[in-house]
Amino acid sequence: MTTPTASRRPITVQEQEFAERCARGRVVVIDDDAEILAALAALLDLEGYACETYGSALTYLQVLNYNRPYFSGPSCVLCDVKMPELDGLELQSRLTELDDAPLLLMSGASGAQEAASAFRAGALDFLVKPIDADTLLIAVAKALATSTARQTQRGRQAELALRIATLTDRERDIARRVAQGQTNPAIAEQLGIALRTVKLHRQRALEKVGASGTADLVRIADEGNL
Amino acid sequence: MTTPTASRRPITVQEQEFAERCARGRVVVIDDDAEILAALAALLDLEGYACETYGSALTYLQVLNYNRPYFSGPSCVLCDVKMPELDGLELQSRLTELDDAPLLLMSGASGAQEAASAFRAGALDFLVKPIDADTLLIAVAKALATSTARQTQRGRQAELALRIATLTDRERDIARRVAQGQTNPAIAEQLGIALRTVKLHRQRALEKVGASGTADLVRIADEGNL
DNA sequence: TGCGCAATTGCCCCAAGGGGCAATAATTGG
DNA sequence: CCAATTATTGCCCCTTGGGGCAATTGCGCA
Repeated sequence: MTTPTASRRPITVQEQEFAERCARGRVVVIDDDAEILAALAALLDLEGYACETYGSALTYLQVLNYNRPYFSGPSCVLCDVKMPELDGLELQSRLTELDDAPLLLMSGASGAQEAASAFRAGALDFLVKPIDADTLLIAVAKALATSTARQTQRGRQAELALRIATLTDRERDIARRVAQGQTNPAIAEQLGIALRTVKLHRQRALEKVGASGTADLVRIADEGNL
Repeated sequence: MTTPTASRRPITVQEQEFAERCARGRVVVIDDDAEILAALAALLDLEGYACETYGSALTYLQVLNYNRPYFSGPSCVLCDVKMPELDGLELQSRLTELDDAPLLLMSGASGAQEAASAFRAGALDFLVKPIDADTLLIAVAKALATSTARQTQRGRQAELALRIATLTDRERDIARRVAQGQTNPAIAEQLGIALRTVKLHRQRALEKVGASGTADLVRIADEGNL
């Protein structure tokens, strides 16, 4: 751990505001039309969101690949469907792998088929240009809410997975059986080991996963795919 | 219980086939165009689904109101959006109350806006006329799968709710606390009652909800909103 | 080859869970 | 007012769960 030699200056007003925007939500806007891009960004900025703009989906994906330690707050992607290299649907699938940001697709005067495809592909909403400001903001708000929900969910999953990973095979096995409702003596018999041993592993497992009791363990086992 | 005096005849071939179709899935088709209605019904029949047709959404809703003990197998509704009295979106909301059948909306050459609205309103898919047979069948299959999933979920919920309903207030209260991981002595102290009493209620609660042990109770409590 | 970790086990002790038996209140629908 | 239901409690007994202490094995890794 090398501490940066310089810079322990006070936090600037700009940084303060930026932080607040990030907490409110980040919106990634992708459109090959610079004007639209600017207009959308302006609107979103005005609403207090942190806004990033890209001229093509590819550009964004590249940035995503480098910048892996992704954004910690809620975020969503607002993207035009008819892109040259990579269309919205393609982006959706790639996005699912890299980030779990909800996708809002938009398009100028397109048919119902396109919209339906977008939804089938997992887009959260489909906005038709010219986009009404209110409609956009509602959609964005919903997308960010979805993002928050996903992150919460994933966060819990990940946390539990981490804890469970610290268990030894034996401990995991016994924890599973306990969560299934088996008693210590029963487990001991099934595994052909001493009761005392089962107790030991059970105890260790409980403290390793941070369960305060058996009830807790059951929930952790269920939620954490033990 | 009055047993029907007559009819204990063998099951006919027609009934046999009908039963099979029902098990495969029921599709309710609603469209004001009789030709389309017939065509869709023919296709669905051919695929082995049990198919009902209605000329308007209102008609179907009326039938639904009378025929409350609804269909037991998977089912979905395939409905045209531009109806005179009741449009697809309206139907969606009413449908949610009465039945939990997934809704597939269809429309002739409409815009992306309509499709987007349909999805926002909770439609499972949006099909554009003329409808491709494969597309239709895929959508129907997906809808029926969704229906099955919902029914399974609701079924379990309902079953647990029934069991929980048999608990007395005291038993429910204590069951809740047990599910939270509190020990009998702790509960006894908090409620200001004797340990023996807590044990008794706990025991009763366990057998009433059909839990084989504490682990089971925790799951039942979580899934059944105890 | 010695150390650290994981798995095991025996002994002992105490707290908590599960239940049988019997009895007392309190509430409530007939 | 009687009977059924629900709530309570005391006593006693046995099984489980939770842990301290100490000792023994194997097994990779430095």
